[in-house]
Amino acid sequence: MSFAPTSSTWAATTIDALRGAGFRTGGARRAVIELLARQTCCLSAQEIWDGLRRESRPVGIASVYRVLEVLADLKLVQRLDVGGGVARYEPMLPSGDHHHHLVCDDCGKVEAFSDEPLEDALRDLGDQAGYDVDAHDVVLRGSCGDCRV
Amino acid sequence: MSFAPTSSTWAATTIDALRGAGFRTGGARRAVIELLARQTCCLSAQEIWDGLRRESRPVGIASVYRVLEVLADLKLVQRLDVGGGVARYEPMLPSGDHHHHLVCDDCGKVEAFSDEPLEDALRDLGDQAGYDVDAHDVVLRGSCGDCRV
DNA sequence: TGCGAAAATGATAGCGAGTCTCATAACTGC
DNA sequence: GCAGTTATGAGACTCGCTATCATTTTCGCA
Repeated sequence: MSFAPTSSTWAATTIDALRGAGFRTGGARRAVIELLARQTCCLSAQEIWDGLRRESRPVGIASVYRVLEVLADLKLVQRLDVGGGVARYEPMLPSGDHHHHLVCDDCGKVEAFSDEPLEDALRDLGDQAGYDVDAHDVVLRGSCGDCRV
Repeated sequence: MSFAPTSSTWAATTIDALRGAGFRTGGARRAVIELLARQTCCLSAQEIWDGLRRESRPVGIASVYRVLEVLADLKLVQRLDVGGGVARYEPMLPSGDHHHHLVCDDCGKVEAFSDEPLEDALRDLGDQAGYDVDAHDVVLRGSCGDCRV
């Protein structure tokens, strides 16, 4: 169980990828990307909006969603649902490394984990089913060590 | 890859479990349970509401959500997110058998699959992380055979 | 460096899933 | 049957997210 936190190069890579795809780079886009680059796990759009506002870099909520949509389409961020009707987003590293999530139903905490055998099993399954799988989410729910006491 | 469809005994078991937990059995509750029992894969609350309406068994949308909430709390149905901001529900069989989902991002189709090695891997992971896991969702996204042509 | 076309941004209205409230209807034990 | 309690349904409401559109910003090009 391990996960290398997002390096600061992700921001640069992402902005390059956007320009390569013909997008211009406005302030909102850069602000969202730079905030995401500093995170180690998933954030909701609201959390991103709050974070930017707290750093005195206010951005329209619509822009936050737009940036996230573009980034998700280009597979530069992963969008995932951990329940509660709120989508969460996190950087996708160019290395292809990624992780999945443990969600505590009691306190709402979200933790990351990664596991290579699990990835292998998932890859095989997609092939087997005739699907061209380009993303997979694994969410384990339960009570974390703290809440179970 | 296999999945035994929900048997009609699930409805009876579920109603018994509700009564055992001190709930009464009104018409809406029974209608939702009986409709769910006939499904082989997950349904959204709206689809359940539409289905009941189509069988001339109209039920308030609030009741549908209430029934689903109670059933999910008692672990008689599994609630899962396959994206799109809509929760889906499906019966949890007493045998403990369950399955996961392949979602086609193009046509929205949802298919079920199950895989024992995957279950083992997930069980091990939960233990390893110190979590008391009581549910897990695995969602593979991509293009299905039909859409990829 | 300055211009203009085209894209990005932000405020706000709109949409839809899901929840809350409360008066009414139905169930259950007696 | 009756009374007490629970379930139900209509509709108002919340909130995450999207669509719209006027304004601002970016960037190729002279």
